[in-house]
This record gives sequence, structure tokens and C-alpha cells, in this order.
Amino acid sequence: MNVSVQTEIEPQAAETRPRRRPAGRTGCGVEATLSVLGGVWKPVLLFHLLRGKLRFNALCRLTPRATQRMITLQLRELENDGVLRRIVYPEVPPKVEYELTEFGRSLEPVLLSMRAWGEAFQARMDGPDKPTRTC
Amino acid sequence: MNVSVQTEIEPQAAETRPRRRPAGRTGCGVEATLSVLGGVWKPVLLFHLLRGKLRFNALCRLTPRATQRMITLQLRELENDGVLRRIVYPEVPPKVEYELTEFGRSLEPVLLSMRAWGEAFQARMDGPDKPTRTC
DNA sequence: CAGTATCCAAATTGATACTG
DNA sequence: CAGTATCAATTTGGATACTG
Repeated sequence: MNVSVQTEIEPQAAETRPRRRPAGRTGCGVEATLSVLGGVWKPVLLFHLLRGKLRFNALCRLTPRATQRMITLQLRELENDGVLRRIVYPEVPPKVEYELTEFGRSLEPVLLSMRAWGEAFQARMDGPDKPTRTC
Repeated sequence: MNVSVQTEIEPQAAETRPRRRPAGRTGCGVEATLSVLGGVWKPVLLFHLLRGKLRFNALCRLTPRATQRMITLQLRELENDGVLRRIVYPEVPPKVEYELTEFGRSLEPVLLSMRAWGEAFQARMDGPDKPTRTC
């Protein structure tokens, strides 16, 4: 399961992934997907990263309803699951970029279908005349 | 106990949908989808219901890792969101069936893409020779 | 059968302040 | 900039017992 770049044991993983089951070892396909995608902000963050690398602050700005803390935690989990990688530039001021792995990019169809449905739903809620936002 | 927030919540909605935002009124399509689909068991339950009506017990058997209580709660939320309907037959012993609404069925592409990805993921985890389960 | 009710532990999350 | 740390409040979830 630990296909991520870092060969770290997870002593603090108990902190960030307490109740989640080990990824993939579940009953059906949908559950397996949720074991990776099943956080409130994960699909949103991943969706933004479909477009390419993003810095931490950019992700925060794109996800204003999530707190900085939540974004950090969710990114860490996604990193541990091998969905994205964290690129640290040894600069001052610090610069960190997040990028989907190949594995993470394989989630694109799921994320796009989520967006498609959500936009249709929003259109229904807002009335058929309002402009569709591109996130 | 003064609720000083802008939007007043419905009295009983506070019980079953506490932290969730009002469905659909969110920033991007993915978030909108999550406002409806964003419960741990919801996608799984809905996925099973794609095949047709199911009784409460059947859903419990199909979702063994969720407790009866959780299944009840998630079903209630989905019902409130108009995703499924609850059909009560006035019989003894009681019989209740759950069925997707038209709105709920519109989620089919999302659910199927989740299953597809999850099964590919499971195949990767289990090794390429194990048989694929149909949930 | 299809739930509720209750209790309780554990986990999630927000707000805020602080740091290399 | 990109986070941590800490505290507190809320929510989730399991176990169990009970009911029309």
C-alpha cells in the first residue's frame, strides 16, 4: 500500500488516519475508492491538481471553505496513499508544490464525473439562466 | 444558545445533517456533488440501489461494515436530499423499501466511475490474478 | 422487520496563535 | 511561505437495549 516516495513508517499516521480502513482492502469497488477519496476535501483538492502543480497557498485560495489545517492534513493523507507528491524547494521563503502522481491522475475520470454532476446540480438549484462557474 | 448565523436551519435537519452545508450552494461542481454524496456510506448505499429497490435488511447485508444506525441515518439524509424515496408497506411484519428517485439515478455515472476505479485499484492491490468481485 | 433510544468513546474540525 | 501546536466544540460511530 505504501507506494509513496518516502519510506517512512507512520507513527503519526494514527493521528491523521485514525478511523480509516487500510486502503483498498474493502468489500466493493465503491468502498475501495472511498478508502482513498473519502475525505471531505480530498476530491476538491485533487480536482484542482488535475490542472497541474499547485503551491500550498494556491490550494488554500482555491478551497476557501477549508481551513489551512484541514488542507494540510488531507494533503498528507493523499501523499501517504501515493496519490500526490510533495515537492519542497530549498529556498527562502519556502516553496512547496503539490503534484498528482500517475496513480493520482488515474482518478481523473472519477473527479470529472463528480464535477459534471455537481455542475448540473448547481444549474438546477440556481435556475437555468445563471452562468456556470469553472471552479 | 443564540444562533447568530445567517441561515436558519430546519429543526430536525440539525440532527441528521449537522455540519453539512446546504446542498448545492457551494463553490465548485465537485463540492456540490460532495454536499449530496459526502457521507462515508452514501455512495455505497446508492450504488447498491442502482440495481433496483432494496429493503432495509438487504442494504444492511450488502453493507456489513456499517451499523444499522449509520445506515438509517445516511438513508434519511439521502431521502431529505431527494436522492431516494422510502416506501412503507402497511403490513405486519413491516416492510420498507428504498428506491432511487430520478434525481438519484442521475448519479449513476459518478457511482459507476467510482466502482470502476475502485476495482482497478483492488486488482492492483490483490495482484493481477485474483478474480474481480461484483460487489 | 425496521427501525429508535440511550450511552459513551473516539475522531473530526475550527479557531487561534506561533514558527523556521 | 508553509506549515505546527494547542484547545475546545462538534460529530461520528459502536454497542446495546427496546418497540410498533
